[in-house]
Amino acid sequence: MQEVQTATEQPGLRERKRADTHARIHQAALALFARQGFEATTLDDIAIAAGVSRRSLFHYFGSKEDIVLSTKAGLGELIEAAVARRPADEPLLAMAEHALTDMAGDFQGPEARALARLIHDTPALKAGDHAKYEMLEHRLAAALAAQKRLPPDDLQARVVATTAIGVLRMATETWLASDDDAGPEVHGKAAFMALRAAAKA
Amino acid sequence: MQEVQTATEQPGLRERKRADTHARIHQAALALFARQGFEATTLDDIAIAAGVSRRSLFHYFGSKEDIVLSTKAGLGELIEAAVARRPADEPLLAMAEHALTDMAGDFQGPEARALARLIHDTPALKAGDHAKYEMLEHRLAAALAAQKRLPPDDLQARVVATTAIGVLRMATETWLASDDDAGPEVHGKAAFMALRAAAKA
DNA sequence: TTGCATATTTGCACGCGGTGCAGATATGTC
DNA sequence: GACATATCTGCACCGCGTGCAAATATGCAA
Repeated sequence: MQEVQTATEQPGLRERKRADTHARIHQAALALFARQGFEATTLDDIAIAAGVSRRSLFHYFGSKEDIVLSTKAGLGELIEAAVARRPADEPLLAMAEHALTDMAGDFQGPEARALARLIHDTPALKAGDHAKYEMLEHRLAAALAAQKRLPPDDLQARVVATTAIGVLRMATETWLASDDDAGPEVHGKAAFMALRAAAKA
Repeated sequence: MQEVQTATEQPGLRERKRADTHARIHQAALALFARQGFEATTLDDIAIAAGVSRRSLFHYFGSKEDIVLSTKAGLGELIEAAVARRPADEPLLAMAEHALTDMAGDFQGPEARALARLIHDTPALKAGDHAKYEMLEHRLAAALAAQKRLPPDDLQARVVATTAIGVLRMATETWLASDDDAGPEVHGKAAFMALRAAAKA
């Protein structure tokens, strides 16, 4: 019952096995999705491939979609951290832009594109993805307001957050459609420039 | 076999019955959703209340969510029409703003609020709603580009469309949260003003 | 009116995702 | 080794959604 221990200790067999199983399910599922598509893959397929019972899948993931979408789970914290690193006197829109471009670099690997394509091509996943973006919007709005010491529901902060996340979504889509090797942040920068130009006119 | 008839003729018994049944299902479903919630209402409940078989529901609506979400179906056309009415020399952002506020007036009644709340409070509906917003984004971007004689994938048009739809979404949310009787367009106007101010800084 | 082509409705069987429950099994601890 | 606890599993069940074929209703022409 003594829980007074540091976070750097050894995880113990239980947690290690749990992490293993989690990863095994995740990996097996993504492989199957990539090969035969999301809808065509049943939970039984995944369970068998991962070596667990179908029932156990729900002890690790809330739903079939969640197996894919949980990959992006840490994004909220990343954005908040990136905002907290910005100087407080920076204008709102620039703050949002720089926080996002800072963060974008951390979140891309060789598999990112395949994952993004899977989500983009699967309506059910796309819908869930949008829900995550909305979460991001709210967290970004709150983070921006906090960093600039504005009230938490400040209208400008919310509008800027909505706009910035919209640009992020758009840049991701453009990046996915393009076949060059440029990262999403390049497209994001261009989009922000276009937005400023449009607002000036 | 002679289909050479005007559009102002009588619909015939078949189409009339079909429209009737469609409306009856829609109405019965919304009543049940309002009373006991979306998830707690089964398709059997709706079928019985509407006096049809469960199987027939799918001849009128693609899915359970669709019964609710199809209410907003005509929005795309409304937006395109509103954009087409704007002067071609109007700046992009103003064009989007005015098109949306023009349209907003047409799309609110006493039930609009209840419907919006149902969607807002039901995760499954909210996800589907976001998908519709994305459709709107693309149609708005294309309409703006066409009206200003830009290429269909023009970056500025897309960014402005994404931003404007984001503002629309935000304004709807604010309107839903507020208890005053002001229409959504008031909140939309304020949001656009805040956006311009933020972009100027 | 009768008869025929076509559209609509219905019932049935089935697959799949998701949940509650209870027993079996594994882990951590004394 | 014994006990408390966390995890895994199988089972039964519900609800949404679909394919199919039979039954029913409508439109139309003779």
